[in-house]
Amino acid sequence: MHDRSRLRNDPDFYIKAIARKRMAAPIELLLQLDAEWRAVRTALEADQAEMNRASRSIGALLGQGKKDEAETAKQKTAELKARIAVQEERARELESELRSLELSIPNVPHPSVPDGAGEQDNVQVRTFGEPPVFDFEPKPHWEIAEHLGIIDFAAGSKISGSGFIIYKGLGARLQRALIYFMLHEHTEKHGYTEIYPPYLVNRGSMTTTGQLPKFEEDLYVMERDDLFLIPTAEVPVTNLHRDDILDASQLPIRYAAFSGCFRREAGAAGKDTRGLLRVHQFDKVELVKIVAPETSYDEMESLTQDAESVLESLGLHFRTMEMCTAELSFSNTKQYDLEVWAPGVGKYLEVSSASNFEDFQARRGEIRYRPGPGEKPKYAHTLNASGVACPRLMAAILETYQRQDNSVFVPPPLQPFMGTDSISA
RNA sequence: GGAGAGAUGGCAGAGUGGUCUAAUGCGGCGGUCUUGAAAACCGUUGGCCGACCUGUCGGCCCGGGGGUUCGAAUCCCUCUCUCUCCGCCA
Repeated sequence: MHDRSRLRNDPDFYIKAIARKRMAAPIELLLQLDAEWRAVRTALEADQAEMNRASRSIGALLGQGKKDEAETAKQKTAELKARIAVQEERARELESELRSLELSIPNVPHPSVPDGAGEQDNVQVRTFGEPPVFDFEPKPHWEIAEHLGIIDFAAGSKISGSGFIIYKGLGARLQRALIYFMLHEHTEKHGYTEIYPPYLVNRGSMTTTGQLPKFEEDLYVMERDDLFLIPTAEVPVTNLHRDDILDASQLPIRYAAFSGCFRREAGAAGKDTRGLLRVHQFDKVELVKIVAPETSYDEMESLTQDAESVLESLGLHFRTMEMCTAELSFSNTKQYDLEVWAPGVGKYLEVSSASNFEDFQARRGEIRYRPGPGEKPKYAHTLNASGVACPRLMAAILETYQRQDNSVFVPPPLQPFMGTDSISA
């Protein structure tokens, strides 16, 4: 959501900036309704002021026992009352239309974001390590995992449907090790506070972070209760401070949260159907920051590095890509994706997406802070990054550390949790 | 799931139809006193929106929404949440 008065004063800025994202927004319509709304408000408030005066004087007359005069005064308010009712009704209609229009307008890209029309225009900002070299043909992770008996794809489909995974034995343990390792890195080394959030959230929470109202078809919905399964811990964690006015001394707030994540992946049918590349339920450690505006782009860099450090510690080759304008999401202004190399499938896999939302989510959720004593509250900036998503990370580990004899080396940071340095059949 | 009670400012807590423009206390902030601090005393104390003569005026906010009334924190309806008891349950 954007600042209404900035939209009024400089609509062209928003129209052009949103066009850079290859999106469109009904800004003229919004401004037209806004102008009508303000006119109605002004007239309404004048009438309300008059009604307040009239009521007070009726009270005074009754206090003096002047019943007849009070009755006469009451009659006179009828017309005013009717006019107020009509204006209130119109104002309510306009407010609800304005609200839904505002919620449907995307955030604007930061000026530093490279212009582009698609994936091919993303910019590589750095890489870590080198693709591993094999003296045999590296296998995709689903072959490795099935051979080792650590993932049962068929059972997942039987129990729930395609895109649901059963991890078994050392596979399940590897999953647990990754979660433990990542949480440990972020809480002990990077100063994040651990949060364990609910998996079901209400409509208001989904609206704050931007999944609603536009992307309901991507979510699993519990209709009876009007609750939604979270697609990422970003949703409950960002909403921790919904409707709060934080003290400046509390900022920056840094949270690390493990959760399951649930995505319908509507519209992605047929894409990346094999193995762990695209699943309906997955585990992830998510990093969320709530910060003062002047620090948010610095915080975004350190946030991205905190996510990168997970991949570095595991010795995986990856690249950090800056998304071009067309590849940004609805809610963010700037985005880095971390793509880890998976030699078996021969592709870079997106395991993390770091975003700055500036005050876009904060406005939707009324997340504010007071810059100093006696100062007016301001909207905070919110950011998040995966730190990182488990299934594709596991795919990259299995494929990177596979050996010709079908065993898989366990990278050193995971060995204490795994109790072994090798997974073999 | 059943029965009951409740939701008021940063916190505690009064207010049951008309100077409520929300008492009082605590806390916070400023000041007086003091070498300094404490105590005492004095003052002060939120959010949102609109209008324009940009400093003032006006409107809204007592859990959310709707209603009754000239007038609602107060009465009615409804939703949400909290607490107590009962039932069920990992």
